[in-house]
Amino acid sequence: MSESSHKKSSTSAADGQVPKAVVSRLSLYLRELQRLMHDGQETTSSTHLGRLLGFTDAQVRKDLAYFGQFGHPGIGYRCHELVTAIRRILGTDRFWPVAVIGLGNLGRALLGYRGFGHQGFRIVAAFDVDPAKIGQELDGIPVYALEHLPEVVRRQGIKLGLIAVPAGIEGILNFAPATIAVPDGIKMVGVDLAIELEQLSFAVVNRSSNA
Amino acid sequence: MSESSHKKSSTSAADGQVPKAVVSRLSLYLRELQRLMHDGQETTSSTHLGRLLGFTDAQVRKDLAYFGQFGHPGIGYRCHELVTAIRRILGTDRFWPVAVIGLGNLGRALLGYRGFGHQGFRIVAAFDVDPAKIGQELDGIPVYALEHLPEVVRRQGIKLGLIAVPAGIEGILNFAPATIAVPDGIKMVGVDLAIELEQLSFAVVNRSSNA
DNA sequence: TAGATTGTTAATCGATTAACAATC
DNA sequence: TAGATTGTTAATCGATTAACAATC
Repeated sequence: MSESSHKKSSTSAADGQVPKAVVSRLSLYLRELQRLMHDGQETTSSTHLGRLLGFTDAQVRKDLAYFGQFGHPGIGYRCHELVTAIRRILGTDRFWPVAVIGLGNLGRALLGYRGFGHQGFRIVAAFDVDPAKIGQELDGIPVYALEHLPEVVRRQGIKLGLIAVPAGIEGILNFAPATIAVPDGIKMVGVDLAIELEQLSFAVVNRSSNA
Repeated sequence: MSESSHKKSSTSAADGQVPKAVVSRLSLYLRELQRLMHDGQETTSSTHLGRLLGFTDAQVRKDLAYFGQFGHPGIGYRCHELVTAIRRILGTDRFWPVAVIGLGNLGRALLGYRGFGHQGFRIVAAFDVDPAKIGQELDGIPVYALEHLPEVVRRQGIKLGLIAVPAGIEGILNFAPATIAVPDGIKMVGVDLAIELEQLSFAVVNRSSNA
């Protein structure tokens, strides 16, 4: 709804309203494509990608169609091309500086995790109220006094935060571990922090639409 | 489809196929009801409950109707009654002994969290390969050698596990923090460990249906 | 009784899938 | 060219909502 010169691929904001479910599948496509690339695969198809994730080929194509045209009839999708496109859509084509607030067990555990750095997120600052921690570096990440949060956040352009303070009415601050492997006969429910952050990144980038 | 004497409330397995979305809303109803009870509320209605969670009254009633009849026309739902019913449905009317596998930062953080004990889960055993940890107690929880896992799991009747080993192709083992509070103008994506465990508990209890 | 609220059936809405012309 | 595969429109399926008789 506002295309002009450059073809019809509006890799941007998704001009309508994109269902949440579609956005979360985007993260799954991205993972799978990265895995395929890692295995040396140059191209894939909606059928292949769908089969890997348990979706129909039609759904894969439909999902992607919300954002533009990324495929090549008769050929399929070039992995690298599609990865680039999806990262742009999710907003992870840039690096997101992330702040961790609270350095209990939970917060420290998060600092230790660099894994999701591969997906475009980097923890650049941590905040706590404990004077013993303030001014230190933990896992190479500077710890600031909580009251400096606004200032540091502004200065470093931080847009995403991981609140790791054990608080809340229920007294629960919750963490859900997940494995990618599928152990046999065992029910598994899990969450992938990078996926959550991607959803968040998308939501922030498209803030107008989702209020 | 196998009712006999005791009325029509089949608080059990959900005789058909219950949509995943319904089960996850059940967890939300439960939280809200517990909060209401905590505030001294004796009863509530589908309209009230729905409004608190942003659902329609019809949806609340429909969701509950999957499992039986818990309301009282003209009156609404008695909080305590409905809490009991939902816990039974989710399988958290009993205590679930839980094992944590892997005692890195992540695993240790999980041991520290007793919050979800209120929801019917208790971490009773931890496993690691580090000889320095094996045989110790961390946060009151005994640490066993990984190779004793099958034995301990059997002996203690453990059915749920939190795999907190930093592994997997992506090198990511993922944790997602969540707060219950809704900070202003900020996008938030989060997960509640107790909710995840409830979903898992439901899945295990109704294993036949969800394969 | 009148007012409130349930459980449930029918109507609506949205998301998934099937089918196919267009393209490489 | 023949085979493969896209993007997209139409058909199907499922989930949400509206409406209402039954009940307290």
